[in-house]
Amino acid sequence: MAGSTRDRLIDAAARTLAEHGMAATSARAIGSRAGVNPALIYYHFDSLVGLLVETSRHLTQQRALTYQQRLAPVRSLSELAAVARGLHQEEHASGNLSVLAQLLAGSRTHPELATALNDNFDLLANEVASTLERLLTDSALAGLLDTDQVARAVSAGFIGIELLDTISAGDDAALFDTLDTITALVDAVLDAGTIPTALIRRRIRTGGPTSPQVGLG
Amino acid sequence: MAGSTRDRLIDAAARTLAEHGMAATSARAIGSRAGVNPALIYYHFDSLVGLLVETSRHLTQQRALTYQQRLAPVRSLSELAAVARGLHQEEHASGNLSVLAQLLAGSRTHPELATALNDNFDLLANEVASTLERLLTDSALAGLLDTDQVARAVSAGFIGIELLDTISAGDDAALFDTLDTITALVDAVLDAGTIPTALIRRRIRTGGPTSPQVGLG
DNA sequence: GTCTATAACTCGATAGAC
DNA sequence: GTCTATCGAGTTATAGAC
Repeated sequence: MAGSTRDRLIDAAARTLAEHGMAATSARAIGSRAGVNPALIYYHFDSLVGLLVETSRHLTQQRALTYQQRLAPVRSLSELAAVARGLHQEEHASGNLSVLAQLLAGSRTHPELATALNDNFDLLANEVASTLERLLTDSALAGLLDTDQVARAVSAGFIGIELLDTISAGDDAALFDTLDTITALVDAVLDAGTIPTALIRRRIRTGGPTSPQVGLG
Repeated sequence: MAGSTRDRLIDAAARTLAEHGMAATSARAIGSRAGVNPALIYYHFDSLVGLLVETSRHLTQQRALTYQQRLAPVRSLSELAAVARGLHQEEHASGNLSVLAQLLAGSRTHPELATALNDNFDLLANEVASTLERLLTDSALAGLLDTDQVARAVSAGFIGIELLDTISAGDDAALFDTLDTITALVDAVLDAGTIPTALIRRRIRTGGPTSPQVGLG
């Protein structure tokens, strides 16, 4: 509750976005939740969208350091999956992930949000990408995977999961259990050193789906 | 342009959602785009949200058959990835994916949207899940992966990618190339029959990240 | 089924007092 | 830096003519 009016407005904006969504995040709703006159939004941030941009920036910078510290000690994909699961849980519980999802959706209506979100998102995704790059160096997968894109795909997954959680709440545990299984599998295969990388590279070069092949049976 | 007024409204709602987002999808905007009086929304659908619910239902049922037909001949994970990539491309280009993302975001503000979206989403996700189930039967991964959750994760990824595309448009090709690499890798490993499933099952039982182990180097 | 007109309300944003 | 008061435009939704 404490803090400057400016901080209270940012906090109220985030809470309103997370709980009631973009459409319900009006100047009046934010001011009411902050216990502050809505007109102060325009004094401190020029516009309502300006407040939302600052909200995104504030949350991102607040989290970037946490990401760095958590990812630094990671030494395997399984560990990375465990850390990612923990981070997701925090971002979900705190509402940060919902805020991001709502702002992303709103950026289609308010294009000035898009550029700000893009910078902020990269800040966090790059932490994941560099961690992946470090883990895969000297492994059989080195150079085979575009770590930036993997990080992007994982981040996209988190955002999508958050939105799906809106309509069918709760069973994210089963989903993350499955993701843990997958990463444990990849780890095990990497440890065993049995990846036929030459075969994979050949398939990738040919582009299309697998050549004449009998399937998985 | 043709079709009944009802159909024109549904089409106009979808287009407006995809291009301008939830916040800009007002009765006036939809009516204007449909070339129809906005009051007709309330005659045909009772409310604006009612129109959005019908829009979701219409798009989903229209696509369910396509999914079934495309997924039926799939015989490997690589093929599945290729089909998924094609379906994603269609849903993105047609705007269906953007519509889904916007409705999901809007369902936080309009809870009555959530239940409708939940049913519709399951319809498509179940197609993917049953395909996965079929592919993995008799493979080394049978029973190890929760195919419902994998389908859910992949669907979530698509939705997230769509939202990220709003703020940094365009480079989805690199992302899907990376996903193709991953599936090719999994296929190759499955074909080689070198998955140490016993090891994986043991790790999963213990729960935590990998036991004493030197990492990937 | 489709239209006009409008009620009742909320929106973002500003002017100006303090 | 914070407030009140308000403008002008937009919103959903309805009543009633045709």
